[in-house]
Amino acid sequence: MTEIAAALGVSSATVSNALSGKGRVSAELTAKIRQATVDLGYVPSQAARTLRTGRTGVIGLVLPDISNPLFPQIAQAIEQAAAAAGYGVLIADSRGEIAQQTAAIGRLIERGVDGIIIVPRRGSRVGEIGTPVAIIDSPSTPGNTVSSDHWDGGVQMGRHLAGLGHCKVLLIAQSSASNVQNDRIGGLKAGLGKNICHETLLVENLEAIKGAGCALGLAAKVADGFTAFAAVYDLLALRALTELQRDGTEVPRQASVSGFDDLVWSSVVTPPITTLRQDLATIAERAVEALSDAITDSETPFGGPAVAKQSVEGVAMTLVVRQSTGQAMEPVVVPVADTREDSR
Amino acid sequence: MTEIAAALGVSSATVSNALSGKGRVSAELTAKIRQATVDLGYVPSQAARTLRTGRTGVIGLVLPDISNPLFPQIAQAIEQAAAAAGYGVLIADSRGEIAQQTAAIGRLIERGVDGIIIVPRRGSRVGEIGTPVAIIDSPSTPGNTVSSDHWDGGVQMGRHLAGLGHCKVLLIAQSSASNVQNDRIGGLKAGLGKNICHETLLVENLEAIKGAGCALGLAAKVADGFTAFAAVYDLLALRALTELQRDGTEVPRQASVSGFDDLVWSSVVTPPITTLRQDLATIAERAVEALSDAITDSETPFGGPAVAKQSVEGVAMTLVVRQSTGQAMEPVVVPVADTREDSR
DNA sequence: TAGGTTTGATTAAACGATTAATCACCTTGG
DNA sequence: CCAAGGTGATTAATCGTTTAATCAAACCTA
Repeated sequence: MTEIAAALGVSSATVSNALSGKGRVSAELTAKIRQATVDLGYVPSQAARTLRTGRTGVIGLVLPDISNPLFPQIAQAIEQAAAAAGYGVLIADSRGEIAQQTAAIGRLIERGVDGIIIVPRRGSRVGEIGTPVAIIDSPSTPGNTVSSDHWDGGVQMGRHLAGLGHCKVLLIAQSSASNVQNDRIGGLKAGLGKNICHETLLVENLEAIKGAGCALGLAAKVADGFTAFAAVYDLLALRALTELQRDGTEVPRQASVSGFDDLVWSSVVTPPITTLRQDLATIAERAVEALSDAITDSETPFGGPAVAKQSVEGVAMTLVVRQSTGQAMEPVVVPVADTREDSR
Repeated sequence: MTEIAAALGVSSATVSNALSGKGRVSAELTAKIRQATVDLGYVPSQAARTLRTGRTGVIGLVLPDISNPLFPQIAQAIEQAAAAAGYGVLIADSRGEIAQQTAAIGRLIERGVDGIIIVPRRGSRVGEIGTPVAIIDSPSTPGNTVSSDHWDGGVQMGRHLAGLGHCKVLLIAQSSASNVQNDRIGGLKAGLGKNICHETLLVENLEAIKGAGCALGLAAKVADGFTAFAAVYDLLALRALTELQRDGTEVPRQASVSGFDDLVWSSVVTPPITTLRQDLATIAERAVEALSDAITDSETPFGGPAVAKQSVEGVAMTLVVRQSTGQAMEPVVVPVADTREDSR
């Protein structure tokens, strides 16, 4: 910057003013400075700016449950939104452990991030950390900043399955400690309505007994009359789909399978999985915006390290209908003396 | 730091020296300073340090092909290795497009990263960018810093399948422009040996004709005598597995399926997929180490913006045998007049 | 004891931007 | 013709750390 100033015979303060548009600089001089900027290939020193202003222009992204296959999409969306808002994104992984999560946050703070976006590990709460924070979890989580409307997503899927004529539906979840999963399950039940019989399978419980990666025993459920299997996320849907197929159940003719999140593979398996897609771009935008506001607030005297304010409503999810769900099989007609029940 | 100096009645330079261990400071004073450090909750200002030293302690991570489901694992591994080496990790996404890749790298440089780790999009080359760079691709890529020994992985899988008695194997790849995929295919062929019949299916070509997500037509291949399907990464393996199962082929009794990378879902589908796991922790460690060296070198006069030096050999992959591969089916014996061909 | 070396600490100048305070000059109204 | 106000630019301090240069005192050696 000093170089530019010297080259044009002005002071460095003028250059700074011209580029930031803050002080009073004539239009022509501003233009000349702009030109010199590109001619000399000027790149502002973030470090100096940070030292002076106290802001790094970097936000941290904490994803405790990094094995979450949704990670790429979230990271991508956040990075885009942050870049658009002029922020860089520093990642922090905590390998799932709560203690490491704290350590990861500590590393971010030492690096001087202006704020942090956290996608909490299921069931964990985020304590006060002295830095602006935005949380992406579920609308029912206290302190949640923004998230998908998981409940409504469940409702959509419930209605979809109901509309296909399914009367006995198995809801498959992993853990009862997850707000997101609970929301989805709740929505599913609401969407199915009270005339449809449903049952919930908690894989967590099953695995506690039969070991991780055990069979879900879905063939038995099919024999028991279940015609639809609504999983709470695509990984479980995939598990259900492959188990059903291996055991000779035709999907979707004999059983429908659905998931949540529209992960990469959901569209390439056979049959492709009907699922709900999150609008992560919007979520990321809102999270970054809310965090940005919180950062600004926290700088006003007595604003304090604010937590980003909550969005009132969740971001809508969109139903993606593929071939893993279909019309419910005609229930096996128990031969009763009723001739009006024709073949079909 | 000034505060600490004032509190102890020494100069700030002494504090700096004591903490960095560089100058000459008496042991007792150093101890007192250390104590004051924790008492006052001193956190060094990265910004000031950066301004003075020109190093940010942050490296950039560029993953152009972010849809790559291996992303979480790579990001996690790099973050861990970087944190251990005292670096932070700034991510940059480029939505696949080459132009955006350049833009993303530009953003990183503006933020002042000390170096960049790139996992290149298949088939793309990384140009000179004036900053130390480490590349993770495949041993056969020029300029590659470190990567798995994909070829050897292929060999391992090839031998595994050969050992199970498979005589007609379909190799499934996505693109012929990927060095990684080519290495794996080459290794597979070598591992199978020349007595085993194999054929390569390029999904890219198939989709150019039949559209993305089309059926691979594996049932026909099974009818044609193929008993094993070796995909070049797990997503393709999953696609193959589900297609086979949907069409009523029993895996692994009638056909074996294998993949690469051991992605999250590979172990939970039914049957779980036999695959090769990359040692990403080691790769990340070496990449960070090499990059760190390159950063140091680039600071010596005339060291220039060095590219991290290459590791001589790739990092070994480990074969994870699960239930998707099994003994080859006895080929249907064509009834010829040869009685010595006994039943078995 | 003078001269040289070692030890422990200080001084002061950077690094590159931002910004409040100041200044010189010009315009304009009374 | 002078005071008031506006405009365009400069001055200089500041952010917190590192580090080369310097310095004073103590220690050693001949």
